[in-house]
Amino acid sequence: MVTWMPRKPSYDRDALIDRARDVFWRQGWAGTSLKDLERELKLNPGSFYAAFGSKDALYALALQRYAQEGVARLTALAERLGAKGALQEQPRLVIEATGAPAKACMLAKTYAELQAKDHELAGQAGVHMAEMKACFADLFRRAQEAGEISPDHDPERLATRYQSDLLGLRLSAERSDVDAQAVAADIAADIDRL
Amino acid sequence: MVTWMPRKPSYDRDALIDRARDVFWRQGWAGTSLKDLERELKLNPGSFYAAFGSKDALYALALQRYAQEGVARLTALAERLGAKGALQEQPRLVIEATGAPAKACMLAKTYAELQAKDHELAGQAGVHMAEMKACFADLFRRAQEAGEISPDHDPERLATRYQSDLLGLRLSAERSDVDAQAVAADIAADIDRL
DNA sequence: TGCTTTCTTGAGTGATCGCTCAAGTATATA
DNA sequence: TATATACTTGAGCGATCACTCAAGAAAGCA
Repeated sequence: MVTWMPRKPSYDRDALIDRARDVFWRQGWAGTSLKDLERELKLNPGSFYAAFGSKDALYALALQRYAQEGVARLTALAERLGAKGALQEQPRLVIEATGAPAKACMLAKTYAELQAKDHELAGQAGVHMAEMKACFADLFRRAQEAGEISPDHDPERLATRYQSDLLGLRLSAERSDVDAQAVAADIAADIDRL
Repeated sequence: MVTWMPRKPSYDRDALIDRARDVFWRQGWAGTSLKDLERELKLNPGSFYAAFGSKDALYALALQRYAQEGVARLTALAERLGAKGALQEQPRLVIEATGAPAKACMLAKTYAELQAKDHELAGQAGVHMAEMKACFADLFRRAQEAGEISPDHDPERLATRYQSDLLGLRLSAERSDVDAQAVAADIAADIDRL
């Protein structure tokens, strides 16, 4: 049997997913049209559907990548600063993020936009947020084990509150009338009181 | 000069704005079609446009009403419980809100959805959020004057952090894997430490 | 009752939506 | 070079978008 390998795609699929994530992150699901994606990815409709199948499938890939990178960044931060240090640095980092297309969390935006319609992408965003919450809980647990914070609090509860605070912070950071750095500092300071 | 008063609208415009607010609050701007509104308000396209002019104009009215009622509810709460009591009760109230179509704040959802497109409605939502923040700051100021909390903190900064926390709480309350009541209790407990 | 005015109805507007597919182009193997 | 295979192109699909408007129904005043 002869194998034919006649032609490769001219695009870098991985880079396209990154760019799609940025567009979706900024503009949301309904706010991003196929025209937008074709222009941003420099792909004609035929190539787009050959590569990704549908707008929703690409959105799911973008969500997945967003979540993966979030976990990876947090893990790397904890390796550098320790558990408590990472939890305190994370608020500052997420609102700086000069390269990011938005301050608000893409998972939260997706969930807020699509949950009312029981869209599958909202469910996926919810799963990714739960994974993130588990990461936070793990860091609080490790901070307790390291003696960096008091062992008196439930790490799951701390993680829930912490994630909620981060979501609020990142949404607030989109506003021009809010001093997000002050909020981030206050969130970090709260961890010193544990 | 003779005045003709030949016919009144068969609908209650005020009630329609309330219902429109609920639909927009739940489904967002792009997520709500004219078909949705016609069905929900029981209005044909002609009547709809005679009454409100455009989808965006009705959305603006809905936002305005949402914000007005939010301020009114908070003001009434402060009259009943005092400034500090209102700030502590508000988190619990917003996530209970059994009649509401969603837990998340409509202003925040609107802002998050439309800010990237520089849509005018995002600007209006931002103004309403700023008004709300000013309400919170006023309550913190009054709580300080009443000796209910320490005068050492800047009420503007307290309000900014508090509003950010509320936004996060209300977003978190949409999730099934989050104990929003615990988060609300923690936010209220934070005020006792001031 | 008849007239004037407004409200209601719903078919229909052009534009845009996500998406398809037949035709053309490019590339690695024989 | 010839051929088989995959990728690229872009016109165009039916559906839906926000919205319009001409025609008919309803209500107050004479």
